[in-house]
Amino acid sequence: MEKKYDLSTLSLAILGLISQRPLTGYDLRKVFRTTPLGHFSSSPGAIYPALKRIEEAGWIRSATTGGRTGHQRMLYQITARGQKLLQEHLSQPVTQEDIIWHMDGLMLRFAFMDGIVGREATVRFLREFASQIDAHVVDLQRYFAEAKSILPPCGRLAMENGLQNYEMNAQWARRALQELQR
Amino acid sequence: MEKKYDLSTLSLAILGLISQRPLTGYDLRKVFRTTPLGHFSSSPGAIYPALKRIEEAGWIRSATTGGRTGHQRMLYQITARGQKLLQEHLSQPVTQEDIIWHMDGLMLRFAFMDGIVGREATVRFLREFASQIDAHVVDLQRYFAEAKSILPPCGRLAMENGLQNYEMNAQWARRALQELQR
DNA sequence: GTCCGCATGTAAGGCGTTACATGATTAA
DNA sequence: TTAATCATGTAACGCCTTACATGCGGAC
Repeated sequence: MEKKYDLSTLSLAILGLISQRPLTGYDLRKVFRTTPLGHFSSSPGAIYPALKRIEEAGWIRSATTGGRTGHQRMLYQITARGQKLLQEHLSQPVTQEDIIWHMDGLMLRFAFMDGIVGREATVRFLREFASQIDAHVVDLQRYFAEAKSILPPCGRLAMENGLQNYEMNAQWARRALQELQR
Repeated sequence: MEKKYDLSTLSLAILGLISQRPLTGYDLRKVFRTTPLGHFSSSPGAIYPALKRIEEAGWIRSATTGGRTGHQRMLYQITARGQKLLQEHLSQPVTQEDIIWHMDGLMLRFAFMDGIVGREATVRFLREFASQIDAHVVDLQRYFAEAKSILPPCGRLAMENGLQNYEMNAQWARRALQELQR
């Protein structure tokens, strides 16, 4: 009787990490504190409830690694269903909405693709990623062309920053594509 | 008797827009729907409660622009206290934590600086922004140098993306600086 | 034997999300 | 007159934040 969750960004990060190797909640906190994945909370009030939810959903399984004294340590590992969900989630097509609202989620998806989805899915992702950005950049430039003259200096520069960010990401995807295909 | 809020990103966006000219909630929704500021919700369930909170905090004031039939339209304008708060908020120094966790908030701060803070504050912001990024990039590169060999391909590429993003932002800030000082 | 790091959790609060609800005005 | 758009709001829900609480283990 699992409920239907859609993965929050944090849950995806947790599930992706656990899919690489079994981890405890504390391990996860360490990762989030000490690596550039650190866009995430690392706070117990976020990690432990998330772990509980993911377990209730049936995507991970906990095994109490009690030192023989009974010191509780919950070691989580991914289940078959979790593996399947992860695979499906990472194989989703890249939409325009993803580009606009969930760029971080997209990068996270990509970061976990090794060993979960095949090379074709990875390549497809990068292609879609780049072309969806291109499409959005066209929209932005159209808007920008009109607004440029009436925007104040800082407003204009901030807009340029956004545009350049997108362009950089598209370039990155194309370079990544070349590297992967070598 | 205003409560103490710290501006959420959405509230900052709202306050910044209203500071430029009086707006209704619906106007705000339109802006968020139709401009690249659209990283924000535009949903009534976000805008209207936020407006209420900001008004309760004493930073904006509403005037009912009833068409003579009494059709309710709340037109909000910024108060003196709101103006002061905005000025102070935009003048805050740029911290390392801002760079890591609140990049979007930083860009938003910058986007609204025209007419609110002077040129010196704007220039200071950009300088701090660039140098805090530089500092963080050094950290990331140190981490990256160690991790590169053990990271799987996609993980490595995702990290590179993060790094390039930061580097691009620092470059942007330096270009912006030059433009502003001309 | 005391302090610090390991390790897990709970409680209150804030705020954004989706979905729903309501009514006025304008254009076809 | 019917539909679309203007315009404002509420309710349920999810999830993150901050702060607090608890206990084991090892090092000195």
